[in-house]
Amino acid sequence: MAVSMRDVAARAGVSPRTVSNVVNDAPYVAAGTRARVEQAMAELGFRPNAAARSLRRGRSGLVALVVPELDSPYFSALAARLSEACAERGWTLLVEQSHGDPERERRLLDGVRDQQVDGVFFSPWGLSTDELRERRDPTPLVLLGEQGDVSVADHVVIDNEAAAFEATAHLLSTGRRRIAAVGARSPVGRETVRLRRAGWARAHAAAGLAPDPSLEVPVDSLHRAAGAAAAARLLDEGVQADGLFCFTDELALGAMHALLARGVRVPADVAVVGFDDIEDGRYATPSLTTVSPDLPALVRGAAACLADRLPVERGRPGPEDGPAGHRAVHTPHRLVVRGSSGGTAAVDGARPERLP
Amino acid sequence: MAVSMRDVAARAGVSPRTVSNVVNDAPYVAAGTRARVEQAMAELGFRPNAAARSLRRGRSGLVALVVPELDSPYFSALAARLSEACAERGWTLLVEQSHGDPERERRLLDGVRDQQVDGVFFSPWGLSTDELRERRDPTPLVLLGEQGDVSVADHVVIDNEAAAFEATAHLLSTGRRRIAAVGARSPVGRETVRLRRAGWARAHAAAGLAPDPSLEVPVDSLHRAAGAAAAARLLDEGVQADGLFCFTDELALGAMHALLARGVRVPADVAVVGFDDIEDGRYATPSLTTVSPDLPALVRGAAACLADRLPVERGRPGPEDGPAGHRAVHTPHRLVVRGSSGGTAAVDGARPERLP
DNA sequence: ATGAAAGCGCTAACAA
DNA sequence: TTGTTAGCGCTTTCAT
Repeated sequence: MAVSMRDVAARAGVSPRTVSNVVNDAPYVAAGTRARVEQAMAELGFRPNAAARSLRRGRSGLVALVVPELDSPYFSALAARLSEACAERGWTLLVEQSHGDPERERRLLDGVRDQQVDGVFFSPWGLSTDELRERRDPTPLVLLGEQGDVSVADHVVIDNEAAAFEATAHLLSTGRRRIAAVGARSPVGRETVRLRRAGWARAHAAAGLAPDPSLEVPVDSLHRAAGAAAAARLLDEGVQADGLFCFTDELALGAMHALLARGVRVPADVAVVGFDDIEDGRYATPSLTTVSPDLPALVRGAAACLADRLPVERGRPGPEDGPAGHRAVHTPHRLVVRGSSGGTAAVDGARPERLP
Repeated sequence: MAVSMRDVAARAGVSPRTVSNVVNDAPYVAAGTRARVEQAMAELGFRPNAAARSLRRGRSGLVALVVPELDSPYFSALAARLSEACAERGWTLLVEQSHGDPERERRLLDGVRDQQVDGVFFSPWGLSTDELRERRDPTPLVLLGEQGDVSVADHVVIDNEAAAFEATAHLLSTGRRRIAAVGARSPVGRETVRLRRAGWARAHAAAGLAPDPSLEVPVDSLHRAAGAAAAARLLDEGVQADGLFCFTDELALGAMHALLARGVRVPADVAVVGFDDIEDGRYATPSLTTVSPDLPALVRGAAACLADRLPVERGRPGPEDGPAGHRAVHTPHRLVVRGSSGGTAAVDGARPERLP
């Protein structure tokens, strides 16, 4: 077995209690004692056993992130930022992929690593709000990106409906009149898709227009391949469209690729708008107009929510001390107009592309 | 406190020992007993405490992945696949970002979450082979992507030098004669960059050419922005180049964006080749020629290495039972020729783009 | 096939 | 300021 506190204590001629005090730098340790203990630790190569500590404290310092997928530029950007935020707070991040599968989401929702995890960030794609409500696991939960409902859990969201409205309104304002909603039907991302479709529809209504039902384009996934397939299908079926509002940037990039490959000019013939502001969109040619969620704010909000639910470090008011009701944090978004919808083709540098 | 095995035992009228047997489905439990215990567990909502189990077993089921960054298409694809591989083996994956910072890499190298982690997958960017060798932490380690040295640790690699040779030779074979090495100097990715530069140089030598030193293009990072800046600089400085071998796809996509924005035609004026085969490259216009590492094989190899170092599930020969020396697994790569170097512009579908 | 009991390494009440 | 001690919840040896 590895060196334990007892070994260190023996070597330094103190009790385990004192070693513990040194390790957790408690205020009242005599300088000389501390020095001796630290030397003993160094000599023996002591590493505190995290499992024992977790067991004793009832808290592991582990936090989980559940996302549909870890590849996919949006979720990987989210994971990267969240990982940093957790590191700053001394939490270790553990990652699980749900693939938007309701069954897998359900399983992860009540019990990632059983009680080994102090809190969970969850980005649902398969479960409805009602299904989320049925969760039994008492581990603090923060929902990411979903409109949600305050009765379910803390959540940090952008206003998907409003953002979709703006994106569509932008296309309408450039004179487009047949704007397809690419992703309006999808096997994954239920709530998100529902809200973005609603925004698309409302923008039409606000302009006194009623979009052709054939412009609600179904997709198999929210990835590039699905976007390419959708665009190809539109062309093959002869559906007239002068604008595409794609529910993710990945769909948009796939669609744009298919259009360009068939000789359709973007934005001259068809304008394209995406959603998420992933980095590829900035460097695509033409560069992609998109809805940019404020990811730093989202991550900050999420971490703050969780921090409030966690027991305080020293002087523990217990895990029951968080805000009484659930909290809803709304984060801003903005429409970034680039070349694919007729704007400038330059790279937009207003927000840092990667972590600072 | 949560329900413990003792509570379950009391309710089922058995001893904790029996509950443990049921939970770990040991062979010798009478059907009736098992049923009673399972009912008691269900009624009480029992969840085994992972911290206690880890402490007792001396094994947590936790495995760490250390990568430079989690956004970045290559590493997020790696993380996604590794996450699946771990899930299949019953391991939980925990992720840390090093940003290629040597200090941070060193710290993570000896001790992610102290003894709470059973093994570490490590993708070094800042540390040299020699520095890796100095590690003290006994936790099993698997290096990813580095050429490495068998004396350091198990590692799973592709032949970076050979791949770079092929990429460059491909450009030479299309008649290009001034091929810039974008990324030949970089503050991160030491070993990788060194090897890719060597392959680029050797391809020239093999063709009886000596590349102009001004074609070794330095970068600040391996991201798109750096690629765009590098390409812009080449144009500004009037360095003649008819081909770019970019050390990552991200660099290549950034460079291509900058070239196209300045009216330089790809591949007519300048051919571009990248490295990594990230998904964006397939959907770029023109689509990107690149070196495609066999990621599934790499991940499979890495997981297998670690599995061999871990104590066996039942009947524990202890952690000291792995292969005596360190293992080096070599994984294949192939050059995928697409539009950016004059090949076809179609999407290459030979390998699944995402997880199956 | 099951029970009794020890102990993994640490923290925190209680004492001194 | 430091020592003593109990115990977190589980697995496992020994006993039956």
